[in-house]
Amino acid sequence: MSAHNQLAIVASCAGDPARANMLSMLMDGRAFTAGELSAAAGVMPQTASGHLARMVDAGLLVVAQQGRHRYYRLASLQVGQMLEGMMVVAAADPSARRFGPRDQAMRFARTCYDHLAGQLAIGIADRLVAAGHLVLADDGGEVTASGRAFLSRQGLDLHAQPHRAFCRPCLDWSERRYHLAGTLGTRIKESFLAQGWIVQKPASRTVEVTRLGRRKIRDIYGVRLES
Amino acid sequence: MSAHNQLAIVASCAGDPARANMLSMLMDGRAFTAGELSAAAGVMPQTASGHLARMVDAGLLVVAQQGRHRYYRLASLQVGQMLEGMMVVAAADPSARRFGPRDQAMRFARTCYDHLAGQLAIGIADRLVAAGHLVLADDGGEVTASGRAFLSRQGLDLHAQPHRAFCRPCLDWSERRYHLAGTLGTRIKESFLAQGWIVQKPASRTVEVTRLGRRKIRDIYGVRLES
DNA sequence: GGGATGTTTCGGAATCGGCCGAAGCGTCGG
DNA sequence: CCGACGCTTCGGCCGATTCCGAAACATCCC
Repeated sequence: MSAHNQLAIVASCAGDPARANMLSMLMDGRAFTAGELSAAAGVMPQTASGHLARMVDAGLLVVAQQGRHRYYRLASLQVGQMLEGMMVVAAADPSARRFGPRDQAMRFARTCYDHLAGQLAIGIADRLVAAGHLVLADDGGEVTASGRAFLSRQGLDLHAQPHRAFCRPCLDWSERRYHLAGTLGTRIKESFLAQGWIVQKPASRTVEVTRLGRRKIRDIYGVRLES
Repeated sequence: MSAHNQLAIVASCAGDPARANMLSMLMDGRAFTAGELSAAAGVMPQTASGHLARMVDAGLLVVAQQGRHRYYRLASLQVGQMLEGMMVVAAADPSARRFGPRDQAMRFARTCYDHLAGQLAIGIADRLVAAGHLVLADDGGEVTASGRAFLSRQGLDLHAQPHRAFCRPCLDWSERRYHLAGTLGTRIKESFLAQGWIVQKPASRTVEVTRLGRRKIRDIYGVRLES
């Protein structure tokens, strides 16, 4: 009944392979149907249903009914951040440094709750830091004056949201380096999507960079994307 | 074998009540012996031993032998941040807003890996902000000129550490508000400890404010501590 | 050396939790 | 109205995990 007990309840939700797979898929912030999540977890629908109910009960997920579909998504930004933190620790284990081909596309570019991650996001963060537009330390980040000027020239809305870090470093689990999160990270992702530089794959967190995106990201951010 | 699977392994470590209790205790960054952790978890030593071995294996804990004692502590700052994120989510569940008397002392004052948390830490952060010594925005924190003068008068070392934010807001899971983290947060905790204003309870994250500490914190920081 | 203490390993019992088959409920389309 | 579809609930099986008693190992103190 104490707070510690509640910690165990929350943690055990992510502590099962089927649920971990579902949570991984939901980490991009989108909502998925029970059927999609059941396929991603590799279990029968009735098994997935039980898992999903449990996660809703623990406060990790919320559900919205739409016709005969039920859409599940992460309950809050905090849940996404919790999962990010867990991915960082999980990927740090040297005994698990094996990545299959399925992971390769995800290592290249993916969404991380509400911002971009993978080599694409790290490239952008690196260039912004190198250009003096950004400072990313281990537990905090900051946009410089030149950074504000540069980013607003790209048409990005630089207004902070209440109760939300504007510029936050997020340790990339696949690359073990920092990329950009927080409100600014969200704005960049939204801007890339809106301009057609990237497209989200229908049932995965993987992101595909379009031909236009490749050119623009190279010209504006100086990031050269291979493969 | 994929990264998702590793997530489940890490998460399941915290997903057992006994292990969750141990991790909660270890969250203040100190090292504890297997015996202390077994008592905190409420299980027999031989049971705790198995749990601890499993967490070391998963990369959450590291162990150091000292004589006939074995001291366990969190393996990295990232593990602490992961647990902090899990506590935020766990405490957010409205169905678990019940706090027993044991939690009351922890809500009042405790350590959060390397800085102070709870009502004490929030009171100090509030007063520093109100006095214009500190700006704690959602996009990070900053110490003002008057703040630097004030804090150095208190004998605090204001030199920044490389790769570490100097002043960072940290969401308090028990109060749902920001307190002070980063290098400055660490310095304040160290200073309070060194001056005998607070003492760490031997086997818990709870911090006790001494009579001297109560007076000093009231006189210098203007925080009136009840209870 | 001998006894006490702290910690780990082993083995067996009980329990917990995941999984799927079968069945029930609501929604959509014709 | 009927069948198809998506999802959930129920019941039983089974493997995994937790727990502790007993015993072994290491270290400290006398």
